[in-house]
Amino acid sequence: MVRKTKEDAEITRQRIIKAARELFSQNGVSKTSLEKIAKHAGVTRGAVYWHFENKTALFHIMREQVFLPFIDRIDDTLLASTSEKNPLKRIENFLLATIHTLNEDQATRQTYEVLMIKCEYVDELADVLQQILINCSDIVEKIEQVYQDAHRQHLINSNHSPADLAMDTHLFFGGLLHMWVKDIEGKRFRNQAEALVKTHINLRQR
Amino acid sequence: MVRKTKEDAEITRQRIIKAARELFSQNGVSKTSLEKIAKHAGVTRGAVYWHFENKTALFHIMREQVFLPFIDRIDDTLLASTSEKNPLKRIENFLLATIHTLNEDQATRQTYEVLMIKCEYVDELADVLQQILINCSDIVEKIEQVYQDAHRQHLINSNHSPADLAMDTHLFFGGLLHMWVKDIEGKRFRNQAEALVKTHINLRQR
DNA sequence: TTATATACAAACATGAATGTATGTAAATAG
DNA sequence: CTATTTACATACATTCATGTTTGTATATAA
Repeated sequence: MVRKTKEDAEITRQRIIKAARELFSQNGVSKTSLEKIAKHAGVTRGAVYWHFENKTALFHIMREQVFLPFIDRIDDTLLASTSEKNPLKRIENFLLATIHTLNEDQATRQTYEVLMIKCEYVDELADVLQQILINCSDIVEKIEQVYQDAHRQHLINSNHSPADLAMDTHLFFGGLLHMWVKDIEGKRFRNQAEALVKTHINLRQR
Repeated sequence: MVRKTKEDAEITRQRIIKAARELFSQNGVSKTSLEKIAKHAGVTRGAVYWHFENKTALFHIMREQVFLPFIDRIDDTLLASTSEKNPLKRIENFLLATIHTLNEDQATRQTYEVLMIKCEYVDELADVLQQILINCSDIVEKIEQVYQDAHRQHLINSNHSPADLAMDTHLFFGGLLHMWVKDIEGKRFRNQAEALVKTHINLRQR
């Protein structure tokens, strides 16, 4: 009926994304129709198809809205030695910050849920797996650098290579995040996630 | 057309399960219709509905076919000290055996793929998550026992509690399995999974 | 040997979901 | 001030999946 201004259009666009994220995390991607998304956002499917090619496009955008900022923040927490001198502490803080974001930011939490237990990586989404693998490799490399730093400062317990330590930490944290997401009631992992992180880092400490 | 004997019926039943598993792992649960499953198994939907209530039932049975035997085998590898005296080695062997099964047994591999990246845990499948959490807790407990044993034998590097070590190992392995499954081309994780396990265990060794 | 239950196939009915095409009023460009 | 986009809503066509019902030949039990 009423033609919107550019700013209004952007608002509806964001509302559609939000609606998609919420319904994805409630009912899963497959069982969420564009009709439902449209209704939840207070528009019709026409609006959805105007702003987005299809459901897959919405999925990708939802993912990017959380992961692009995340990638940007990595270097600050992990590599910037200005904030925290102790490299092991920097890794710990990085992991804790991620948990903290999950706890505080609903959009991030919902997106992680969708990505980990409420979508199927087939067909158009299959190549997201490759993306994930590449992202992980990047993170492992950065963690490795920090462990390298810790090694030089003789802060590390064992004589294992920084690469091994980094991969072990990454796998640990990946596992933790998966359990965190699955633990919807929060009584098994969500409440003790921080402690688990600290223990993990502590295992490396001299 | 031809009424089958009890044995024949069981064969078609198993063929339907196999067809479901294969199509689930190829195209995901949501995009696999009972029609496709029936055709892939060489029957009609009538047969599928005769043997199973619906797609969800098929999913649960597929899961059980892999997990019930798995749970049964845990105690043998992990707790039976007859085979391997060194507790740390027993944990290592347990993890390696799981990887080995994934490498060798197609049904297990397909089922893990479906469970981890090709289904959505919502509605009827939501409570599978609780099942998974409980299973994990059981496994962690058993690993803890073995670490306790290792601790008594002074085989362990750090002064951390067996419970902490067990949880850390479990999260590490959960993360590893997830990456293993996602690494379809096999060049990032699948080929070095065993080495990662050995490194992880090695980190605990005195 | 006959009645009944079994193991399906085939047909029916219904309900979504998707993509596209069309309509339209108002914003914006020139 | 007018032409053209823009930002949607509405309507249409098609496909597909599900669940149920009915039909039927044969194993099996009595």
